[in-house]
Amino acid sequence: MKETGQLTESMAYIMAALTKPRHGYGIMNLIEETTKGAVTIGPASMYTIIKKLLKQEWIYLYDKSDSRRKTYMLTKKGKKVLEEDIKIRKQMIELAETGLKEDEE
Amino acid sequence: MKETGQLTESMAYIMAALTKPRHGYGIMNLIEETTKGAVTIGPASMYTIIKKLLKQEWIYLYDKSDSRRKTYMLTKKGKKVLEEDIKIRKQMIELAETGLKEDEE
DNA sequence: TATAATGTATCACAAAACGATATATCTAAA
DNA sequence: TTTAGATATATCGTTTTGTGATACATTATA
Repeated sequence: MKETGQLTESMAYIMAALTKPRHGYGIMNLIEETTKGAVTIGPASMYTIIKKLLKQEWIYLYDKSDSRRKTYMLTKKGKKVLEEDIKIRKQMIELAETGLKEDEE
Repeated sequence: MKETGQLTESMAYIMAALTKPRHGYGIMNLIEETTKGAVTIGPASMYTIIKKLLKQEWIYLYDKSDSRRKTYMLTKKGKKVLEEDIKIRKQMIELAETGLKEDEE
């Protein structure tokens, strides 16, 4: 699938989590919790994607003072990209729900 | 990313379109239109994924009477899978929107 | 002081998506 | 009436993305 906005699904999940400062491990847990275990992103995906998001300047290193935890957060640019992406995702959901609802009648 | 529901993003888009009977080419156009060109699924992805969805019995061949067009539609099983998937996607959107909104304040 | 949980990181492989291309049919108009 | 563009399905080979396995260091707890 090609999205002019460029966000893959995993990227979108991670960026959704990074509307607040969080660290990799925390994001993994957050996603698992909020989806009740339906979606999991393992460490390999997590840190690979964080690297990509940093390169794109959609997130930045928010705090590294902790010896273990590196917290990240969305940049302004990243916020815009995420907002655009969500618009598209909502359209898709609307398409599905309209079809599913009409079917019940 | 691992989803117990198994739906990739492209699968979800195509299944969303197949809440009504449609054929491959039509789905491609529909997705492009509903996302105003932000998302495009080309023929390679389209027919590869249709094959997979048939194999999973999430869609079925609805009508092949037309010499050119093969129309497909969601099976009951497919409908359930899509519904579950949408629930998860909504949670993700909520997570993002909550974070983005709080930030504006 | 072990051992479980927390936390980051990478490598090698598998899965998914896609560009390019092929082929056929239908439609409109030159 | 033929030809060019739009419609429609299909696959091959490659690229991109995601992940299982693994490693390793730190912190908490039992």
